[in-house]
Amino acid sequence: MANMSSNDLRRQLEHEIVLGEIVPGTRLDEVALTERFGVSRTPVREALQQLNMMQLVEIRPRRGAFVKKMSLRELVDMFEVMAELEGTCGKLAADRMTDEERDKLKALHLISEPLVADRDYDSYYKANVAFHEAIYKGSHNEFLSEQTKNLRNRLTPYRRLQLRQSNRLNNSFQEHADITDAIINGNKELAEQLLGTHVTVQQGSFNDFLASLPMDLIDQSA
Amino acid sequence: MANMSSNDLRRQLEHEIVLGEIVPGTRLDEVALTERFGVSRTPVREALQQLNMMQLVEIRPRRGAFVKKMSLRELVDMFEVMAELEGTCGKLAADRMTDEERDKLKALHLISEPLVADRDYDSYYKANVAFHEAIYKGSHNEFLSEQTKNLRNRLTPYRRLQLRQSNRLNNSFQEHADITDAIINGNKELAEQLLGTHVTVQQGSFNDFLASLPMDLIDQSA
DNA sequence: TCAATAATTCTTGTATACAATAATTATATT
DNA sequence: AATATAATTATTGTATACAAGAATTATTGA
Repeated sequence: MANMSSNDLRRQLEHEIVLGEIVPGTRLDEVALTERFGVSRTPVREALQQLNMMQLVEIRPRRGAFVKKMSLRELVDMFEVMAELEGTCGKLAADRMTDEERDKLKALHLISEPLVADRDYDSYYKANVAFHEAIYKGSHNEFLSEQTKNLRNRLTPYRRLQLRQSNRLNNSFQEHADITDAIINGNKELAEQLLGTHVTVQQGSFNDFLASLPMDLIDQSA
Repeated sequence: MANMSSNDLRRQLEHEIVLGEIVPGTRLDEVALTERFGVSRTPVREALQQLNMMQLVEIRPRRGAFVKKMSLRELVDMFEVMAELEGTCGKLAADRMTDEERDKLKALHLISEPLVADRDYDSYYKANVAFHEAIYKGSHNEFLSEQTKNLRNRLTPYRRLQLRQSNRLNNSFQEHADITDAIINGNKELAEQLLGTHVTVQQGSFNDFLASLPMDLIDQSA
């Protein structure tokens, strides 16, 4: 079946790690995975190597593969880069989006309006992802788009709880409204700035950000 | 020897690919690599999987592993992101560098002055890398620094010839002077802007950039 | 009973063996 | 002689076997 097993395995594990179904810190036992997926250790190990290169798992020699825990420092650094990349996507999208893409973005934004009213966190979460990915694509830079999506994925386990905070949902929606306007109007600088602060730590206090983090997922050693 | 063989292998191949010793498009034969490194196919394959995830090689199912050729489109996209990341590094470095780091940067810059006069391309190339990496580090964001370094590495095979163009060496040195000043003076915006254009395609004409590209390293199919 | 050490078991890392597909060469037909 | 097809070879993908080191359990001595 043409090397698909190791790739399929990787994709599946990637999915589960990103969605937090496999918690950071857990050990990925090779034989357990062979039994679960019904393959030999060879493709399992190849999948683990791939995840290792994606920085999703950490391979400690002779000890095994562990779902990577980020240190607080790493997280802050990654969020900072995320803010920059999102900002860049917004800047380019404001410049380059076709009229159809701008219409689509507006539509995607409006989808989430009732979800906010209903406090439907899960649906809002999905709509939020779609909204942001539309902006990535709108940059017309596939490499940037992929990089940004990747980084977003890696941060997902640490972000899921954030939206559930007090009135983060309302704020997020309002910010999306402003972002949408900026992009549609082709206001590069504003789109960049709004998206840069939208994702980031500075929005809301740093303490709120810390409070939202599930501390058991965090590498305390570093 | 604790899983080091596959990691060592990866590092060695990575090195050779980045430096252009293994040309984009060449097939990496598994048994040839086993003979060369004196190991079995298992660690060889694991190394290839890793390089695949790093986007340095492309694994075509049942056909083998090939050193990745970038399409022109991908290259342009990657250079655009590179410019943004460099700019961000510069912005943060101007803000966060310690006095020692600023002194060090100045010193690193001055090293290359005689190299320009001597037209010592290879030494200038190395000094240039050191200069830029000092800025990455100066951002005090290790994740950003690593990302930027990675991307720079991936673009290296397509950049080596650029410096050899007409008076690119002089221009580069002058740009470094301005960048150094901006960072030392803590001028965030200027540092960001200068570094953003320093790496990029817009600097010099796009035609010059195209002309500097070794077209046989480029994926013409995409 | 507890600590230290030895013996055992388990797990990873590497090599080899086998299966399936692609590439190549040989053969046959027009 | 040229092309199409069949046979052969080579190479990748997967499974298994073996070796070496870590973790665990058992044993011994105080």
